[in-house]
Amino acid sequence: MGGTEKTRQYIIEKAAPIFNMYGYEGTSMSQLTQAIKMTKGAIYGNFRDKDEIAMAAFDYNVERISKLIRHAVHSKEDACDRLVAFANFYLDAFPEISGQGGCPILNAAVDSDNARPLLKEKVSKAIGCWMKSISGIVYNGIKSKQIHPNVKPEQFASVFVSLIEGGLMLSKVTGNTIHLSRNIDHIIHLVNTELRV
Amino acid sequence: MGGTEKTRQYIIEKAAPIFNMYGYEGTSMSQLTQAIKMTKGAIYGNFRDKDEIAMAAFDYNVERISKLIRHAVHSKEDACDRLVAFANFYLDAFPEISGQGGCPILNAAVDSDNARPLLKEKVSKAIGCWMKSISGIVYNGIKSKQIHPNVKPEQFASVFVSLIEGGLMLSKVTGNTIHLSRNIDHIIHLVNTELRV
DNA sequence: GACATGAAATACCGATCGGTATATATTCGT
DNA sequence: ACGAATATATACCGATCGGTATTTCATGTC
Repeated sequence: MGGTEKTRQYIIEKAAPIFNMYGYEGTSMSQLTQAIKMTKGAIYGNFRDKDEIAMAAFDYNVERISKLIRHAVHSKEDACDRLVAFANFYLDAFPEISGQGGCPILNAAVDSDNARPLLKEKVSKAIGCWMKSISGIVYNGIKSKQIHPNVKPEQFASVFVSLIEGGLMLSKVTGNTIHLSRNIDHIIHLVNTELRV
Repeated sequence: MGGTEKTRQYIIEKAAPIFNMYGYEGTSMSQLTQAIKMTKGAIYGNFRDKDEIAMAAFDYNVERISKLIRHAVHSKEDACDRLVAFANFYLDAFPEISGQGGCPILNAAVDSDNARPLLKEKVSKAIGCWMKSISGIVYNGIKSKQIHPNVKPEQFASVFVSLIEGGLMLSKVTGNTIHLSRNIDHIIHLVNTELRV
């Protein structure tokens, strides 16, 4: 396992969209060599096996989106504004997310099931982290009296995440952003009628 | 393409859960021969290629769930009761759906993307059909004065389908039914507070 | 009971799969 | 500038992939 950290990162960067587009089984090493522009020998000098690349690619894909979200969310102060910014981010980012194969969490969730327990565990953790960031905003909003105290943060987080994932999937497969758009409208409606004090 | 219709149906029946669990690329012909208990020669005597089996398997999986839903929904008369029964069906059916690899529509949506346009088209049609059955119930409810006339049927359908698909995915990958349960609670809440007159 | 018909089983195809042993560049300390 | 170490490329491995040509078997007819 030689390899500079730089080349490892380069390989991950190039492999990540391929895995996200074609899935684990649907991505072959020869496909990767083409995208990475390195030979198999070189790649296997930096990674133990295909699995290790796929795992690193998943982490990379998740972290990439997470960074963009953090940026969008941290531009707002109010808890409700943050939730709305969080939701709107996906509408803005839809073309790029869709073009890169869809939401990596949803893809990996479906891809990993029934065959890839290690990736499944990673997905489960990533979802937990995502849900926590939503429910955390709600908790803080309640504490700072911006959100009604009887709102259940985890309940809201489940609904929020599902509307985003479901909307992304529906819009991607039908080629029509209307579904995602409707779901985000619903989230904003919820924020304004049931969360905001 | 010899083969009785009976054996074709038998093959589809056995292949359907395999494709749903492992995906198109993740399912090999040798895996299928084991599940079907027939040799490759026999299977290829009944189907042109792997694709044709996968397509038929998708149709079978969708039709199978659709039948169960129709039964659950038609047991109710009132539009709002029908929507609640529709949602609750997924909670009841979760163990079985999860055990057979998850929702076939979601799986195929992720699986087909970026590589299988014919299946993608089938998925898009199935989603359209599903959405129509939801919005149709809402339309009828409005006409029969059981649902507020200002409710937007398509908007509700997008939210409904996304909450179900998202909830199924979250609950399957985390191994915790709470997410699906919360989403269905939200649907019921919506029906009772915003739809029912 | 010989024979035609069609379905299932056997045996095999070239291609590609993930992975590795070895050879060749390249980099770097001295 | 030279040798050691490390990174990449080449060439190859057995296994498995989807698919097919051929053989065997079952069935119903006369």
